[in-house]
Amino acid sequence: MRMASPSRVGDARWRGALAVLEEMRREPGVTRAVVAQRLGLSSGSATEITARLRELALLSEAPAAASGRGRPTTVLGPHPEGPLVIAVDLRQEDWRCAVAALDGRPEIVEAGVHAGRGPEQVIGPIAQAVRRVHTRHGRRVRAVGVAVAATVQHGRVVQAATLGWDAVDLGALASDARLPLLIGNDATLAGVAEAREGAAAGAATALHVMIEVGVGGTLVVDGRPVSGATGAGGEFGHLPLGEPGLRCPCGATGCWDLAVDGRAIARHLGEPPPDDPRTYALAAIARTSADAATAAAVGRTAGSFGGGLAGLINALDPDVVTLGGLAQPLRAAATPEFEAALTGGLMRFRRADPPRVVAAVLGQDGALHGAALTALDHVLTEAGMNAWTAALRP
Amino acid sequence: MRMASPSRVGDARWRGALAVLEEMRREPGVTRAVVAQRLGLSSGSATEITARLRELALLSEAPAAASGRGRPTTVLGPHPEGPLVIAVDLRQEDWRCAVAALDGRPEIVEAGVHAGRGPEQVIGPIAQAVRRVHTRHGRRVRAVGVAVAATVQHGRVVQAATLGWDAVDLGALASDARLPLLIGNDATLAGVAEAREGAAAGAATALHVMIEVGVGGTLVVDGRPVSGATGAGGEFGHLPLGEPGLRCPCGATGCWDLAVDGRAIARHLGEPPPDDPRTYALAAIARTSADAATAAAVGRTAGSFGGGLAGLINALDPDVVTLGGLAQPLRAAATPEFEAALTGGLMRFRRADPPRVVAAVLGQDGALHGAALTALDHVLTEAGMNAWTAALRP
DNA sequence: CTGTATAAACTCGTCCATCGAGCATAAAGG
DNA sequence: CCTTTATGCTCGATGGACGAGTTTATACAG
Repeated sequence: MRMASPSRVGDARWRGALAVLEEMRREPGVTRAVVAQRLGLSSGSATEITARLRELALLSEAPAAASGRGRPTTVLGPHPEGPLVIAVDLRQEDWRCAVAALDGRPEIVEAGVHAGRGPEQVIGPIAQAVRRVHTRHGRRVRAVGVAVAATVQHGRVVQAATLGWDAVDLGALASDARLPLLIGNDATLAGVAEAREGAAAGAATALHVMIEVGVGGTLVVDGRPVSGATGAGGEFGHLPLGEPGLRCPCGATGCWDLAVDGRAIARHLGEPPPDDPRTYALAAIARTSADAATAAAVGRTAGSFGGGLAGLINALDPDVVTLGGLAQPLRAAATPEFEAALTGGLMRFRRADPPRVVAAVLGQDGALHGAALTALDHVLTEAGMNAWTAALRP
Repeated sequence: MRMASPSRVGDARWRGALAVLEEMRREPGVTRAVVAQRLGLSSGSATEITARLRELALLSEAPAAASGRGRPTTVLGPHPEGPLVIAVDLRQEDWRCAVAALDGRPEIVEAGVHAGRGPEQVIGPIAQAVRRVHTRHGRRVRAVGVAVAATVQHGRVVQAATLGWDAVDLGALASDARLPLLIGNDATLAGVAEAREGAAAGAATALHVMIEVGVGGTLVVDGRPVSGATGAGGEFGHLPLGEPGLRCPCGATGCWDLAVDGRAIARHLGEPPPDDPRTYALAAIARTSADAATAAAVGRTAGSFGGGLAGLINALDPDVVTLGGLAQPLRAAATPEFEAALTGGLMRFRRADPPRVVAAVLGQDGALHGAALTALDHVLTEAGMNAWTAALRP
């Protein structure tokens, strides 16, 4: 018998196997032959690794559709009895709970609406949903990933302005103490999902920027979010890129937040701050073609967005920028203003080859996907694999 | 015989050995026993690995000073015939060329002044210096790291405003085609050095901010700079955190650059832009105690710096911020204004536990250290080790 | 000065993921 | 039906790491 030891240099037991599983989840439906070729595995190693993974219920192989001569290969997929993760997306007005296998496609199994209620009344039902899913699948469930529209530090929610909550303990969502709970900001996790399997797939450095109420986002390098020391990185909305002196609810002044969302549009129109800036912004964007004053206000807001974004591009130098939430509608509603501000704000040497700025493609599901991905990251480690094999043979 | 193959999954030949070398260079003078304990190596593995590394001239062992009972261990150090890297620091007015062994301490061996000359006349002498060092040490030299006060994209200098140069090809510095050449921005490399062995040593996420003419810097995560897609990340000075509308030589407007260096101080004093903003700023800082108008101008500049820095902290969430170049003198000259702007610009939830903001400790040598570190990173890889063993046995 | 305690190095048999060469196999094409 | 081709499978070899047992170099106690 061998003791589990934390950071062995030489414990290469899972190296090849994890590489194969990573390939499988990065591209569900790859064939064994392609994976072996990409990883530089000999066919003997591929045979041994896949056999071991099948034995451990981590992988299933199905005959691949023949394409040309030669012995047909197999397509790799998650095992029907393999590990699962639970992904939860807790949004401003509702929540969703999904299950994902190792290929990382979350399948929504429960959902609910909670608009306006306090944390106790919201967390309870979600925890019950998680517990139901956990009970249904038993030990197959290995981790819970949670995306929440809130600021997260050290894995805890420290403030949730859009939800109207203060610091909240989401520990109850782990269903029982043994399930790892991975909590992340929704914009961060959506950025991770876009960078890995969305509009920025393949980019080594992707910047995701999302407007809802204020601006969130994240820089994603090699599939991992640059989340800083406490995990609260990506609060681009609280760079003072907005109107100097304007007081932000966050406590600072001049925040970019105030210059790019519905509050900015209302201010430019001389109206009071809207209760729901998101809905207000959508309504304003919808009537730009009919109303010149609104079009001007939206244009000015889009300009603030483009100018700040150019600064972020100067500072962070991404390959691709993905726009989530209202960012894409805002750009689309005032393309000339946005583009002028963006190009004008870029350093000259960047203008020849600026990064692509594209709409996010995962839409409302980005954060949920990201939660599943993060939970899977936790499972697909040496420690996670050891835990899984231990769970298989009790 | 074995072919070098690019990305073998299973080629774990160098895993343990590289881990030991990393420990040695992170903390020159560690003992073998401590390294083995940290890496979780059995004493047998430690014996085998160190023997192999000594045999390959990668490591030397010397008896450690005895401390208490028990068989004395050995201290690990670079081998006297082991691999070397050349580090070059090309600054605004002069350059330095250093040699470093695997412990990463650059020793300056040549230097020169070039103020005001064109690239051809500057690169030639540096290339000759590199060639002399290369000739002296022969195959022991494995790579050249270059820190340059310029914007670097894809390993090439694309603009060097402070040097008064346009895009320049530094390829000649590699001495001969077989030496890998690693070119980096000086502020970025200084940040790497501060994060690994300077004021931010030990921090997982460190932000380095350096004022000279404008602002440069880098975010360093786990010892690696977040340099973006093209390597030009860290241009924080071209976030529009400055005065809106003010035109920057970079082509954009409102750049932070213009609000924090000597140009800002001059502007606040109603003077024309100085030819040498660095010297101007130093002079102004020196006379703040005597001249109230200058003190006010410096204070306003320090406030712009503190406010922008707070935004960067909000967005990037570092553990530690290191201040390089004029940043520390500026802060010291107007601490109340700086601190007020910094604290006022932080999001409220960050104020309870803000990151430490400390002076860089490597001073003028930061970039040179960073260049050596980067070159060593290139050597201390599987490929670098294979090349070294190939060079040993011709 | 000698014996004991202690910590670390060394020895050696074992393990195991991977390699690589050769063989077996399942299609497509003639 | 036989050949071609790409792939999977088998099996001995390799080599880094492990771990238990042994040796060695020092400090300390008497």
